[in-house]
Amino acid sequence: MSDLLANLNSPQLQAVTLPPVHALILAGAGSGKTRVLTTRIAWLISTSQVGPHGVLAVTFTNKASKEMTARLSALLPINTRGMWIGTFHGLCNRLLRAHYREVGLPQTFQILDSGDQLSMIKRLLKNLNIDDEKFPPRELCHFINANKEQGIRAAQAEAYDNYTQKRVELYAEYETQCNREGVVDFAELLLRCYELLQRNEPLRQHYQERFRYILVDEFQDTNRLQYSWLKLLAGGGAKVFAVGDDDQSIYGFRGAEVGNMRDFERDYAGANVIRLEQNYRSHGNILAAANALIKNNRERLGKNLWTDAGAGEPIRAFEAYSDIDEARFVVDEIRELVREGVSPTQIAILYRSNAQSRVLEHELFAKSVPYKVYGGLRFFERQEIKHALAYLRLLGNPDDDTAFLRVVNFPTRGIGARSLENLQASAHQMNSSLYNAAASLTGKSGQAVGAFIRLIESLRQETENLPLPEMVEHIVEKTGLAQHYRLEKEGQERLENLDELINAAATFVDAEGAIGEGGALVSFLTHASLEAGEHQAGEGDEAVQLMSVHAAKGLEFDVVFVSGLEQGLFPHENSVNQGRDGIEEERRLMYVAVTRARQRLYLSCAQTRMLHGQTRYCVPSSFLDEIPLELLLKLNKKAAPLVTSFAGGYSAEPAVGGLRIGQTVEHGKFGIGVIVSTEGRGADARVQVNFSGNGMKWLALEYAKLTPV
DNA sequence: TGGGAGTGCTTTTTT
DNA sequence: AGCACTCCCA
Repeated sequence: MSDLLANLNSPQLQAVTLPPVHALILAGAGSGKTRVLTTRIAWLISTSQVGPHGVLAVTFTNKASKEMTARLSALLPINTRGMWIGTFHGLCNRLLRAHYREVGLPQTFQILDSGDQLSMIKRLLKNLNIDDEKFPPRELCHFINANKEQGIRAAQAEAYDNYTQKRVELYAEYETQCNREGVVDFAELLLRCYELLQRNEPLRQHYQERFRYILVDEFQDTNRLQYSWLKLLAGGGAKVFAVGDDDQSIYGFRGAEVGNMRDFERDYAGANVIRLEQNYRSHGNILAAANALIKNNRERLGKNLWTDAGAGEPIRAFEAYSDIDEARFVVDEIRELVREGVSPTQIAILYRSNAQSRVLEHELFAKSVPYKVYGGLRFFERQEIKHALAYLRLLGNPDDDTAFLRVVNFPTRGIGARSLENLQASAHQMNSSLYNAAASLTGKSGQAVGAFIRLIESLRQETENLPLPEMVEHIVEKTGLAQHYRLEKEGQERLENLDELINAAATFVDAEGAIGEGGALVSFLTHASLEAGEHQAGEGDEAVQLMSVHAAKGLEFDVVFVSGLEQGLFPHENSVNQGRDGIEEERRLMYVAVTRARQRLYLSCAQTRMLHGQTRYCVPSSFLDEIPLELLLKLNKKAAPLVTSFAGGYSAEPAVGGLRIGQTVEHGKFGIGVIVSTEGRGADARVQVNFSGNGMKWLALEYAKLTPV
């Protein structure tokens, strides 16, 4: 036990050994957050304050939950298997499977991933003859998810205008369709679970009494529904231990509410608030930069990171002529670092948007520097894998229209758009699934569809008693999927992925051993939806790591390059347009980027950048101005700025006449350009624009017609 | 049915 | 620029 608590600093120790009380742990970057969380659980169990049975630990990602489980088994001589440690979605899935009857779901209910959800919505719009220009599927999808994440059903959604009224109706249609097919989307897992606990008192009491200690990781990322879910489960006297960092909340755009941290103190009376402010990761200058940045945000819970590691190296800043020039600089520095003995795996290049990786990759490739890009297409989202899974889904649940449509004519078997239209019409009429309606189709197309149904039926019989991996193999072969990719020019990789799917099934069966409700197939399909396959890529051997800043959260490297620090890119234009909240989230993102570095941090920007096929003239990011000059070492050899360096406080509100510095505008005669500076107000306002092709021009706003691009 | 041409979009991302 | 999606013709 003394082992367990050894080497904890005083606030860490205090947090770990808190008596049974609610607690909010404000854990700064690199302050040992995960360690505190796992040690707290281990301490509670090893001092017999609670059994493994009475602990509920929630994370956001599978990676985090796996890490927690692994650390826990290292700390405690217990089997962590039966413990309730998992992601919000994973745990809700577990509850719903256990009580599928009470929530009105088939035992074998399937989980729609975002892609499935979107295609379902598109299909719905088509069937209802709705103009998808007026109701863009993506927007509708977001509308539905946002409502669910607030705990709002279609029946409760308020509509202030006709447009929203229609969207609410479509939301209702979507709900109906999901129920008819027996499928749930990600948000539905949570909402349905929440409603179950709310409605069913004996069940609620059962779980409330069972979980005595509830621990939440990355609390700043919880949305409203998740917060309510936790509150409901804690309603029976359980103690909640929430760990988070409001300064690292970077998922507001998908519904995370930092406000939950504030509400926590209100809703959990007498909650202990403990700050973990000692950083064990970064050198002093890096932390100083991070602190200087983040103090520009308002509405913080307040926290100042410190380290006793010493100031370390200055932060290196570089302003390149172009994105290509920037890439060249980054890669040259990396080569030098590697020559000096730094491991490439300890070097990361971060960027705001994934599209930026292209130039960097190009340069890395040209100079033969091994690299690994994170954040591409994930395994279970590849088309060939989704095809194979769709066949499997159809075996498990013929009513799954999404799966049906995905493979009914893939590989092609003469079932064209026409036949499918007929089929969908009759399914709609019969109020049944496509699979069911297929029997009623007559004529030539009926035959083709009939053949498909017979294929599925015979596959079901043939695979009934096969172990999962063989079942997958059988499907891949007998449906013609494998043959199709064998004949395709570029099909080799896809074939390999299908083989990998068979392996994945074998691994899954080995690892899982006992299979939960509904058998191996359903468990495997659930696994595929809930864990789309970690970012791809194994531990890159000796490769430089490339990823978006979002993807870097939670990671750390000896050397970090933050590239593309330009106004409009980082902070991103779209966020800047969202006002103060937007810019503050961008700043937190910058804070996350900076705090990834242990020893050396590079910040770079470019004066011109190819974006959307056009050269854009850029102004250095306002975030660069927020870092004290004395921390910076400017590496530019020659100073010949195309654009005068950004001076004067940037403000989120428009500068003059609705135009801002850094904004791209179009002029009738001079074409596209970037606003470099402004002067005067009202009728006297003038802006200086750097036109691509026509150079720098001063224009009076009263006369020149500039339209934002 | 399937491929080629034309069109439009493009921040971040987990589950 | 690059990709996904649609449309139209062989």
